[in-house]
Amino acid sequence: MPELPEVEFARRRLEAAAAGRRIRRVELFHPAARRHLPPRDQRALEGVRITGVERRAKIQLVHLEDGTRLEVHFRMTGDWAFTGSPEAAPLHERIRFTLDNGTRVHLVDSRAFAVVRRHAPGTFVWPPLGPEPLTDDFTVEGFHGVLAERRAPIKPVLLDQRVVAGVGNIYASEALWEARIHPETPAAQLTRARVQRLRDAIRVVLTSAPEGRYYTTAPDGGAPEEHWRVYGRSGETCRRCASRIRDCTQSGRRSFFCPRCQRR
DNA sequence: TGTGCCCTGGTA
DNA sequence: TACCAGGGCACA
Repeated sequence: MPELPEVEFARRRLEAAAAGRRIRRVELFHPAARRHLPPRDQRALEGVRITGVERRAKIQLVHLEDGTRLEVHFRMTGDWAFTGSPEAAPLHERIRFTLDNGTRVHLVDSRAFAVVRRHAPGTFVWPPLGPEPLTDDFTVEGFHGVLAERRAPIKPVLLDQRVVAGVGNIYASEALWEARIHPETPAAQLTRARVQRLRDAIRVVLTSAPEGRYYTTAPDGGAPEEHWRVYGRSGETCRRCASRIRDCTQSGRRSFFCPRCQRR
């Protein structure tokens, strides 16, 4: 599942391939794609030059020369693939942008949850988003202040993009393990010291995330799933204290934690 | 605050 | 064959 590091990686690849290029043709291959990008919007994109690609949280925003913005959210399984015209299209292709140099940019998305939407010039507004976790805007004071107003358990609060932008289900569990905080701890009950630990832990797990598509490689060269400390490891031993990792469901999402070294 | 929905590949 | 996973949103 693409989270912030993967989306940033995707943004850089898209910008490298498409900035300065004109969109020659847009093709849609799935009804879900047509729902968000109706034929009129599809046609309006053709012939327009891409000037750059921006990112906030897990949203990529493609800037077009005429002021149009193309909003892209990969959701669960989306990603970019790039080919030249004689090559076969990738599996699960949902949208294809053919550029004026012949490069084909494919939105591949096995579950077809990804959203690509056109915004006419001057109409795009960012949704309410918290600070980017890897910037100086993500301060302990600000984070502590926001959490102090939330009585809900910390794990689902971390998934709220208004609290901190770009943390998803995997890294929320990973960061709480790193910070030794139980996922069911009410957010408002966290002391400043624990909030600081959590902020630092979010930065650690995001910066040590395996870079690439769908975690095809882990930083240590091992299988990608071996990179996670708790995510998906129910029943296995905690790497810190050797207790059994447990899981629970919070707001419909799986959480993984060590019942011994993650305290409420 | 919780639930269901959108989807489909992978697994039990 | 049934069920699960998950981001974000609508809805109760």
